[in-house]
Amino acid sequence: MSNAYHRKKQPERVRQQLLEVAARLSLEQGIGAVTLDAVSQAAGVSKGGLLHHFPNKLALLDGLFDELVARFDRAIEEAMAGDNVERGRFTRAYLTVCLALEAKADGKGWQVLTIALLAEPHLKARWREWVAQRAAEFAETDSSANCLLARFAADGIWLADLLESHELDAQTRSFLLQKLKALSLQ
Amino acid sequence: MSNAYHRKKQPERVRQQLLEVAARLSLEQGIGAVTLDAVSQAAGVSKGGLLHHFPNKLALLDGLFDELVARFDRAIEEAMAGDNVERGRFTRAYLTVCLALEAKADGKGWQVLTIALLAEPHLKARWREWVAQRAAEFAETDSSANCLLARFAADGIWLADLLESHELDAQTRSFLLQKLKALSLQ
DNA sequence: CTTGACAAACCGTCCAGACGGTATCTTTAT
DNA sequence: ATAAAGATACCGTCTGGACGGTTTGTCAAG
Repeated sequence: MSNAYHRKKQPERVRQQLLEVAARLSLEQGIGAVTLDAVSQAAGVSKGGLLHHFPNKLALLDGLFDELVARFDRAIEEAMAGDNVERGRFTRAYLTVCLALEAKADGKGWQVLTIALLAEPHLKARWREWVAQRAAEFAETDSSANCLLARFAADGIWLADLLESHELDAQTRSFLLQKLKALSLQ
Repeated sequence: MSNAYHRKKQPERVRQQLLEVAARLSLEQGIGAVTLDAVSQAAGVSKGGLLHHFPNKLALLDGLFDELVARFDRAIEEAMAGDNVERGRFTRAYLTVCLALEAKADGKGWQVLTIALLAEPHLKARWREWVAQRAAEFAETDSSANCLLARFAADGIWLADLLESHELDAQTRSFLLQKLKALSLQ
C-alpha cells in the first residue's frame, strides 16, 4: 500500500482511469460525489497525482466533457457511414445515437454526468459551440424545420431516459424512431 | 443594518422572498451559488431566519420545486381551459406552456434551477411522480404515440431554451408549435 | 406571557488547491 | 555504453475557506 510510489509509471493509463472513475462516481452517487479526494482515492492515486494530470477541478470536468463528446462524435460518424441518403443524414444519425444511448453499456455511465456538466456555465457554453458547429457543418442537408423537430424530439427522449421519467417499451421506442426518421426525409 | 430585527414581521413575504432569491441566484451563477449563506444574505435575512422557514437545504429546494410545479400546473390548466377538443388537449397545453416558458418573465428565472433540481435524486423522483400522475390522469386523451412524441419534442425545445444551444427565431418557433399541435390531433 | 419570527455566534466537516518532496523515465554528453 | 542532468509522474501533508447545521438569545405580536 505504502509504496504506490514505486509502481510502474503509466500516465496515460492513470489519466484514463481518473476520468472513468469520475464518471462512475457521478453515476452512482450524483455529481456531488465527484470530489478530488473521492476521485483520486477511487482511482488509486493521491490527490496530488490527480492534480498533476488535471491542474484543477474544472480541468477534470473539461476532460470528462472532451471524452464524452468524442464518443458521441464517433458514434454519430459511425451511424452516418451506414446511411447513403444525403438529406437528413446527420439528423438520422443523431436520432440513432440518442435513442440507443440508454442501452449502451458505457452510455449509461455518462448520462448522469452529462446533466451536471450542463449545469456548469463553462461546459454549457462548450456544448453550445458543439451544436453551432454541427448546425453549420450540416446546414445543407439537415437544417429543415422537420429535421430540427426530429432532433428536438430525440433530445426529449434522451432527457426522459436520463430522468427515468417515462417507461418506454422497446416497441414504442422503435416506433418513435421510425416516425422521426421519416420526418428527417420529407 | 443592525436592526433588521425591528422591522415588521411578515413571515409569508420573507418565505417568498427566499424562494425568489434562490431561484435568481441559481439562474445568474449556477446552482453552486445557492448556498444557505448566499440565499439568506441576498434575501436580507440571517441564515437562522432562513433555517426557520426551511429546516434544511433540501427543504428549501423542495419548496422551490413545489413552487415551480405549482406554476407549471396552473399554466397548463389555464391553457387547457381554452381548448375544447378532447383529444390531445393536455399535450397541446403542455406544448404551449413549454414553448412559451422562455418568453415569460418568471419562466426565465426558473429554468436553470430546474435542471439542477433534476440532478438531485430526491427531486428527480418527485418529477417522475408528477409525470406518472399526469400520464394516468390523461391516459384517455393523451396516451397516443403521437402525443408522446409531441411532448418529447416540447421537452427538447425546452432543453434547448435552457441551454441556449439553439437560436430559434419566433417564426420557426411558431411553425414547430403548429406542427406539434397538429400531431396531437391525429 | 407565551409563541412565532427572527438574529448572531459558533461548530464540525468537507473540500479545493498549494507545497515540498521523491521516485522513475528520457535525453544528452561523454 | 554509461553516467550525469533534467523532465515527468507521482506522493503526503497542510491550510484556508466554505458550507450545512445547531444553539442561544432577542424582539414583537397576540
